Amino acid sequence: MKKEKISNNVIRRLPRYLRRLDELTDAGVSRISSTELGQLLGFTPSQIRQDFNCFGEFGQQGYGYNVPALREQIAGILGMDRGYKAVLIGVGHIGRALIDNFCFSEWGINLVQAFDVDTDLIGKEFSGVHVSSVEDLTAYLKKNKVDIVVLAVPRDVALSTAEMLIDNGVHAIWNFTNVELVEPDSPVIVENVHFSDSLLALSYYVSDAYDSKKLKK
Amino acid sequence: MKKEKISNNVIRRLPRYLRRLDELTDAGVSRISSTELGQLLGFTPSQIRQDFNCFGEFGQQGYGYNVPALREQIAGILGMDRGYKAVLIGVGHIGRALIDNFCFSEWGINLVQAFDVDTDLIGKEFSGVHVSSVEDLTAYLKKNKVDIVVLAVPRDVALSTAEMLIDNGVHAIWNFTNVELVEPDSPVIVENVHFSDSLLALSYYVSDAYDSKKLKK
DNA sequence: TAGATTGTTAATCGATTAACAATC
DNA sequence: TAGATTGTTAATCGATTAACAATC
Repeated sequence: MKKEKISNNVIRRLPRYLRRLDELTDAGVSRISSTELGQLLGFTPSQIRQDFNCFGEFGQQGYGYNVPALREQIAGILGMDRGYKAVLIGVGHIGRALIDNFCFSEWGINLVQAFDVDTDLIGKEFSGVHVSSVEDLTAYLKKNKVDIVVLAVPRDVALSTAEMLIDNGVHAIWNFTNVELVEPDSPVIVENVHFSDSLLALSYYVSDAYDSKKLKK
Repeated sequence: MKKEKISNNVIRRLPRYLRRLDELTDAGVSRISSTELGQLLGFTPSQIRQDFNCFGEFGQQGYGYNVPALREQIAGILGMDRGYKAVLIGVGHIGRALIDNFCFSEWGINLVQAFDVDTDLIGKEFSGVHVSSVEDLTAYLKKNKVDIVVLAVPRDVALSTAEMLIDNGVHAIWNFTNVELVEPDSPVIVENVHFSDSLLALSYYVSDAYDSKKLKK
């Protein structure tokens, strides 16, 4: 695997490749060219070949790419085969949605435990995931290696919870709180799922379409 | 407001400006320079001035930017003052999380109704949002102008539901299904909240940090 | 071998950063 | 007026696209 700095744009495209390749595998397609894959994704063939070449030579001249093999390469690049352990903090609606409806294992992640403050939830189990008290979290983090913390707590405790986590050695947070958790230059890896940012971008594109008369009324 | 094509990168930064400006307003800060705002966001002052200049002249030489005024300008660009109406389809965990915990009105969006197939849910009301039967959806869309449909149905009905929506004149979808709803060149505006893409990007960054010894073990 | 398609270098395009004149 | 900071043009940097030799 080559090792120059991979651009953020490339990284964000990798999961999209992966999903398409999964679909193609399911559909029984075993071989694809950069041109065909590009048509499916709306990318140019050049871009696809450049993207893959960041990591190695996955294709074969005159043939194209082997779909399952390429899929495994990308899964490996994304770390899906590393068995990362995740814990969830905050078993509200979003937390429950993630536990019950989001298949962590499909993406190579092992959701091993959940934590909440609500005594009605503590001790319960959802989809095989046990809920413990957040009071036990510090001790848990000392004993167990956790690669990713999924943060789904209410807004008003988001920052204090994040600080506590970082103080206890957490270095990667999947953030659903809609709150900025760290300073721009923090070494902690925070992946934000900011619903509001997404909705506002959509609102802009809708406005733009109305204004340019692409949409009526 | 100027009207060349605004780049996607700029649009994605606007909600981040907005959130910071809200924080600054709450903190009673009424004036800020591009340098100071840049430090808060991790952007260069040049980038900030360039971004704003896509839309007009919001600052004042020698002074900087008026925080509340700038905030209103950006809110306007994002369409927050247009009173867009949204309906939600799928009142599962994610749907409930959105209804109960996500404040649509804070972002200028009016969530007027929800739809589901579950007869236990139909007729109920959550946080002031009434749940109707999806069977009534087509009729509803005919009678009422809906700007945005929030799609939070299970994966296996995602595509068929989207097709039905588009057939009934829906032109903007906020997509929580983790499924690709339209072809690359579709005129329908789809804003994806793909949890898996986000998690896989995080997984990559974690892997990269481990490999480059920025994180141990 | 001929055809196809990659891997990779070169060209282009766009986005970010720097610089500075305008001006509050 | 002097100092500060914008708005905007110019320079740089990086990402995308095009081209083509390598090769299966």
